[in-house]
Amino acid sequence: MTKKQKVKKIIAVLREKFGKPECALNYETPFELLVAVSLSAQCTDKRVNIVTEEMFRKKGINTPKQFAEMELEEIETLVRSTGFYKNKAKNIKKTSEILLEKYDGEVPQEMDKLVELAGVGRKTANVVRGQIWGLAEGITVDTHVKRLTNLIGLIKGDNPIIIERELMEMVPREYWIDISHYLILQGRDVCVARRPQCDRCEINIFCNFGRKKLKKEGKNNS
DNA sequence: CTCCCGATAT
DNA sequence: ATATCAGGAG
Repeated sequence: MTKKQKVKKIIAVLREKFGKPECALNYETPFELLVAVSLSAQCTDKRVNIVTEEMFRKKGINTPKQFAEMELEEIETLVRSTGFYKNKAKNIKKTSEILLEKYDGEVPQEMDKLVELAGVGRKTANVVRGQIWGLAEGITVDTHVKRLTNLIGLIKGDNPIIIERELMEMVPREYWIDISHYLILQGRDVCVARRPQCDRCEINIFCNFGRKKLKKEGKNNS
């Protein structure tokens, strides 16, 4: 079976399991999503949602103007529990200033404009573009996508740019947005980093790691 | 490549 | 104690 064929089968199974996937981060505006994704670096979605709930909803701080006018230390306190809080606070403030100066406080759609914002890379830009406007110039590659594609045997290596390019070769374009959701959901539910639950994994027959592990444990699944 | 860094599961 | 969590910049 070619990798393209394998990908199609994996997508079919995961689509059946998860349906139309939704964003795990809570937001009400493009700017809120941009901030939420920025905060999600090396942090769980759950923790990000706790922080953004407090910041956006309870305190009502959710616009570029507000963040641009705030003291850096104040933003640091708000986002502290997500980790990397000094970088994240600085980036949110800087990005807010850029949005006000260049884009009238709105989040631009173009990839090249998004990645020029502070602390916004291809991954964050892909999430925002896909989630807000349904645009898929590329495929979101995060820690889960990286881990699962390597375990399954679709990808070798951990360079996110290369992973994205190779995935774009084997994933049909209409699934460029959903494939990341599927792999992330499966990655959090079943194929967790510490101890992948291969014996109850719906796609273990397509997975190099899963097949090997189950064979070793004498659980023949062929 | 290193650094940023708190919360949580194991 | 340690690995891991929707990464990005220098």
